[in-house]
Amino acid sequence: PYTIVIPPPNVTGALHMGHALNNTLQDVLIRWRRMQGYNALWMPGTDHAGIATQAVVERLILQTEKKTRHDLGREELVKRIWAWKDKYEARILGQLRQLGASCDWERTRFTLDPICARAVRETFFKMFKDGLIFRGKRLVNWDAHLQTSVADDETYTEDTKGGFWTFKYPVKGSDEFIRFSTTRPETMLGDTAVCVHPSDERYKHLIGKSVTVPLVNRDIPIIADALLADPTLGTGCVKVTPAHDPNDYACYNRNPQIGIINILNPDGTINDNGGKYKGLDRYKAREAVIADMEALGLFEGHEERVIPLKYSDRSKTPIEPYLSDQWFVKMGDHADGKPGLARMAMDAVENGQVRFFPERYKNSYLDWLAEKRDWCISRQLWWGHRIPVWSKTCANRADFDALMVECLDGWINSLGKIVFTADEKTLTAHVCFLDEQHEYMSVMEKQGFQQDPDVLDTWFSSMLWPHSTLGWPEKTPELAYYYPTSTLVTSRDIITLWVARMVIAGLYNLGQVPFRDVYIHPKMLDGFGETMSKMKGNGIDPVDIIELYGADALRFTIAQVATETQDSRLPVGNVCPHCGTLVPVKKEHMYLRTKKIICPGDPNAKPPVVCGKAFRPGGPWPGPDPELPTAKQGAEKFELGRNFANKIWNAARFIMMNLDGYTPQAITLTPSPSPGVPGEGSGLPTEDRWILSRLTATTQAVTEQLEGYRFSDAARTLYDFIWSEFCDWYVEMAKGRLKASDKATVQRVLVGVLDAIVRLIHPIMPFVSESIWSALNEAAFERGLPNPEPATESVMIAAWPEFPADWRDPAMEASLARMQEVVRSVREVRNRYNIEPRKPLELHLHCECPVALDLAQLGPFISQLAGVSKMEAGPAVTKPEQAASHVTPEFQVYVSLKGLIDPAAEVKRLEKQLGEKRKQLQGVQSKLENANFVKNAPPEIVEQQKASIVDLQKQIAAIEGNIADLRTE
RNA sequence: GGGCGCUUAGCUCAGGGGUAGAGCACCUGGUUUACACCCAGGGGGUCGGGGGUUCGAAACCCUCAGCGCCCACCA
Repeated sequence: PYTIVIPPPNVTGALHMGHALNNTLQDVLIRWRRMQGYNALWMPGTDHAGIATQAVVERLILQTEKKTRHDLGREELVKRIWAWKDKYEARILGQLRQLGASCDWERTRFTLDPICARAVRETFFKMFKDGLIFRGKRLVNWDAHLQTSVADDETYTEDTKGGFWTFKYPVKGSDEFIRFSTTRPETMLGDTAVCVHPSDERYKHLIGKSVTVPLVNRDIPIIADALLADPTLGTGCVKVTPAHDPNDYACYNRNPQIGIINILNPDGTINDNGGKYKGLDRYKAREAVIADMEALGLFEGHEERVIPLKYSDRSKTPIEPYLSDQWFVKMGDHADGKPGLARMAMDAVENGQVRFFPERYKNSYLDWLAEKRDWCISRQLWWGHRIPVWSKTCANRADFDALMVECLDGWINSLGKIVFTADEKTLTAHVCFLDEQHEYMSVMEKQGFQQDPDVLDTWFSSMLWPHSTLGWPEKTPELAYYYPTSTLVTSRDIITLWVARMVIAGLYNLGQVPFRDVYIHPKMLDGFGETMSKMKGNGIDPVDIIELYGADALRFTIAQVATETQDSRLPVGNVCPHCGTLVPVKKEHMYLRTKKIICPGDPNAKPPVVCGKAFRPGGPWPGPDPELPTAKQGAEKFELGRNFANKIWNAARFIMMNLDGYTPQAITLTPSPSPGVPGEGSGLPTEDRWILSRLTATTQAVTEQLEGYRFSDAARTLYDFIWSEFCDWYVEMAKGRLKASDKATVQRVLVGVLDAIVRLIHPIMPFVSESIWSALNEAAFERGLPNPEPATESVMIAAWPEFPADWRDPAMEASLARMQEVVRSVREVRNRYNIEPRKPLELHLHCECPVALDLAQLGPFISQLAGVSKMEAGPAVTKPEQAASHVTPEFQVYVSLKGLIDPAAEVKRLEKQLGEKRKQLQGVQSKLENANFVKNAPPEIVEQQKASIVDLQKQIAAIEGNIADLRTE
């Protein structure tokens, strides 16, 4: 088995470029492994994304109907969100198909569907039973707008203009005051202490005394706490508001005697504890508090300050640290020292059961888990898995004791799959069911129990994804076969939120890690290095790209930019709907600041494009504009992929046009016994053995690169082989042979190599490869290297290529390289002197190297590709009159240019070249004169330098000879 | 403040102790059937600055600067 579970996209909206990247790479892996013969499963699905989805739908309802969720009620809102989910899930799955994702579609799951719900319930129950889930009063990030707690990761910090006020409290039983500063004066209402550093001489005498908070007329102690108070900051004295500040809360835990007072209502107004400020919004209360303190003469000063303020990512409103009752999962180790959830997950990575690619990302994973912070899992939302706990709070101790007896001795013990906890402090009983059976409910309700109104954090269901989708807790055959999964492909920002928690859940529920490899891919940024987002208008819709350039182009370009170290910048442009010109997006266009762009046309196009028409740039517009057509957003970079797909298609077309009389036959070649000598029994000419050698090398490289998740390298290897070797050289050489007597052989090799290319490119470019494959099935049904076989119906199920290692043939590769040198030399000369391509040239070759150019085999190709009429080769340097030389190491190419050039100009050019060569020679010579170099450098490097002296001297002699000849002329 | 990454051609990026690479853009020439989304050729770089290790550094080490991301903190 080879298994990947998709990181389920949120049903909040359409797929973006990040999804395209993420899913393309997964599809490459799945298609490749499938071809390798693995039983490959790619599990698709979507995520209900609690807060995000509910917020989107609530916003929509508010906009269109002017109603809040409270107007609709829980049931109706959830119904509306389901409708939204159905719409966007279909859209997302459709987009994945457009992208070419080869998921097992019939297995599609949703994190809120019954199968996943069952797993959530089972896990929650198990954790509840094991004492890993507990009720706690904790400071949470409170979003007063959405009236929910949000996780740390759902907040962001932004520098905001704020104030910094200094006040003083009168010390009781003394005429002293103690001064302190705050950015949130309203929290004074909840102060329960004033804190100084224990060694701060200014305040030492005050420790143990108390001060009066005048606004609420409450006496609070002056305490010493070295962790909270920093004598070097501000006045050195801090007010302590445990219920509304994380540090103060920590201080309270160290000094519980000071007490804790919550002053806020869930909607952000002041509650009963705020005395006369009750009911005021927190910001109104702030002003009132400042004014009152000033009236009391306790105001000391104010300055404007830019302060980092925490915001809710969902509502974009400031977070209030807020004390509330929440459910938590315990992450730390057990009381008896046994490893807890976090420790288990750390071990799995430290001992290599789970490996990160690139490896450095395991640091973020381990660092985060090492903190072992308890995980707040309750969310004050309606969209999600409802917390399966029923609670009852008793009015007094007697009732509570009675309930305990009743529950423990009575009905509750008779119901098997129930866990029961009692909270002595709050006189509350909590009951958790495993099965949601109706009879339990009515019993519970009769007893006055009520289900918790909250839902679980989205990640609670996401963490089960690798096994819940396979049917856990049922012992399904799929689960047994496909779990643990093979590779998780995801982005680095959810290593902690998701990856770590999946490892935890996998180990906890099944005792096995959820995946072996975690591949972390780079991010796509816009042309300014900023993350793409719909709101900024700098993002690209993958569907636009598919329509403009094609899905294969999108996929190839994605693979090509998926490097190990770097995020990838993608300069974005608007494609003018009138003329197709790509107009670059500028920074000032972002955030919908520009509603209309006049197309400047493209003066560099051939022929130049004049446009001047207006359009609306692409972006998150609410609807179409009746006045202006909206541009699609594109990026030049995708042309690379599009051009490559076309190149492959055209090469395939050419080959298939020339398959008349094709007959399949096995290709055999025995390796050459020594360089330059053909292998015994091998009827294949040099160029065929060369391309097969290159194909073998390419196949080996691509396989290794995919094994190491080096997608960019794999894409590059394929691009270079297909374009620069197969198309530029082999196909060109084949053209003559297709008309000659060895047509049958060249057809077989062409078809065989094309067949391999189509297989190799298929994981990255499924569409063009499938098209060529089926066309090839018409033209050459039996094919393949080395032994032709009837082709599979689809390339998707064809075997991944693998060729004998001894097909690698360095001798053939060297010979071809030499031939290419000659051809390039002649072409260069032609271009330099502007000699028309069909004008035949005379060629004189001088070669001293042991691996000679196999002229008998490759000579005709030199003539064909370089337009050479007469060729001489030999050890003696011929010095033709009026010849330009092209000199490569060990090899010199002379082209007879009699009557074709201006001797004076040529002398000038050659003299310049001569100067450069002499300088080079000098450099090498001085290097060799350096005793340290000769002593310390590896011998082969010294030899290389010596050889290059000989070579340079030869070149210089040749150039000098040429100059002399030209002068005589 | 802690951690990670990046800085190489006009742009986007590979590479990596021994003569600097690709695609796009640019320049020159080319359209007698695979491909102008093309072919052939060319110009263009003190590899962010400064130190060090080395016979030799773009690469390894230190340091500085700039950019980006993650985590923590800021009465």
